[in-house]
Amino acid sequence: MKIASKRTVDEALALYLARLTLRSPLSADERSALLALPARSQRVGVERDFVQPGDKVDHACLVIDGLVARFAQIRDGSRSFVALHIPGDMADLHSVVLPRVTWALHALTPSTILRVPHAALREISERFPAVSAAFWRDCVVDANVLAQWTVNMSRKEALGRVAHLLCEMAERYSAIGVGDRSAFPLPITQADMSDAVGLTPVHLNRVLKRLGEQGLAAKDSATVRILNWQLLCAVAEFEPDYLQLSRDTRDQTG
Amino acid sequence: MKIASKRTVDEALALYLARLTLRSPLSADERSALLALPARSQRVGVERDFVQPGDKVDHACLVIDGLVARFAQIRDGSRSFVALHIPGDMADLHSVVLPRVTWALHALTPSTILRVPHAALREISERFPAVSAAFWRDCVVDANVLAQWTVNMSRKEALGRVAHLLCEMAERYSAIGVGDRSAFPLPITQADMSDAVGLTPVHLNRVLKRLGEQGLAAKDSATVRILNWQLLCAVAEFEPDYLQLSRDTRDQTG
DNA sequence: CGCATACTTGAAATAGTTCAAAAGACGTGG
DNA sequence: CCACGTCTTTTGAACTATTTCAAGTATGCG
Repeated sequence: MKIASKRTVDEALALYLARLTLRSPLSADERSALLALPARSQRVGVERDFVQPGDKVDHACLVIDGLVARFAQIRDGSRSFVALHIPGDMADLHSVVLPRVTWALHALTPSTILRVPHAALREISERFPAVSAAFWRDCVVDANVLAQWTVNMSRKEALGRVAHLLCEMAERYSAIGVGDRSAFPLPITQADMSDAVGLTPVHLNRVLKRLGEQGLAAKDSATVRILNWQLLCAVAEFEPDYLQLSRDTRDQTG
Repeated sequence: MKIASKRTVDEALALYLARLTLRSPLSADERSALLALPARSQRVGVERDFVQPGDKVDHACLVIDGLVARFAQIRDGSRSFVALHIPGDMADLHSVVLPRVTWALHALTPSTILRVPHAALREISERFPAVSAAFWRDCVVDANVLAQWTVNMSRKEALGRVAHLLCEMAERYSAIGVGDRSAFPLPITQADMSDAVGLTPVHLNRVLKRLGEQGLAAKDSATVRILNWQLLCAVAEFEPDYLQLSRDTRDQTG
């Protein structure tokens, strides 16, 4: 594990603070306490599981760079992704209140993560109830996404499922200022992507082809281009409210 | 809305306190503050949606009696359940930090719920960080269940999915002292149950028949009898850790 | 007893899987 | 900068799980 320069850590924490304040108003004190969190950054090689099911972890992983999947494994060896994490996401904030984890974290590309000790996160949440609420709220949004994935898996056919994932990632990348609704990075192989939508790689390939043919979206190895946002959303039945990214849907407090 | 007798409310809050302390140790002060929460109980008729998507709610719903589903609706009218709530579950504790909800709460049987004002829940979490952490932790366990459902939907065939739901409900009912691993109540129609496993009612019917024929489990209108727990768990690939119900899996704090 | 709701069964249709193999991309070392 | 091996994407064809449609039987309630 390499100790990151102070500057890198500062930038990463600022990124995370931006994420939190998008959904939760925080005072100057609270903000500076968050920026003062102890943390060390770590590079993770591609295809590496850096948290394993059954581990008892003592830190949370903030994704700074790259693409990370949270997944569970089935007996037959097949995997099911339950979340995709992009820079700015605290991939396992849950572990602060439930340190024994039941899933794995896996780097889909070479990634940089910032390890933030649970002790510090617990200390800051006890000191500042608003920070505690902000953490809790972000976990709830993560669960919203999960609920949406469950809906997609259970009641949508392949085309809609894939379209929905593209819409979701477009919005999430857009919210961190990377790409927009016409193009965004998604450095993921079709094999990995198939684990995120619950399809076989073969079928996902055919579905992606169909999305292209119908003028909806096109994906190459690292990028998604959206050809018709309106239509793609319609096919996906995408309703972005659940992501809690836009100002108009955010009224949390009574 | 009928005002419940003080006694009913007290019992309901005691039920909820038992649930919370199963996962989170709380001091005497914290416990008595929880028992003193203001609340009013309400009867909900069968098939009634008592929270609608888009609602901005100002209270959380504790299920006291009955069976409640949280679900999202697809354009074509089909529904997808994202949670099943039994007595003792705070069905929408999430709404405390995200009052604008994106799903519905639906009574599958005539149910009794206890409405607990957000204001009181926020006040108690600010006063007692441990209570805040307990709420947060319970939301995370709810998300664990959701993640498991996503895995079931995406990578398990029908028999395993249904078997898994039966295992999960057996454990959860057992944890509140209702039924055990050989029999427990599940007053749900096959049509409703099919929305919980992402199958058509017709196919669910055939799968249930097969579970009976293979000597795994049998369901009638109100009850599930488990014929072979070991085998059912094997078919389901059921690993109960994610439910955080048994003492040995609970080590939350660093 | 009769009506409505829930469950059961059958047969045809289809979305998605599986297996197998070919074609394309990509980095590495010569 | 080309050749080679590896990994990823693409395509085909047979197969299977699940859906759909449609009709029948049980069940429970007033």
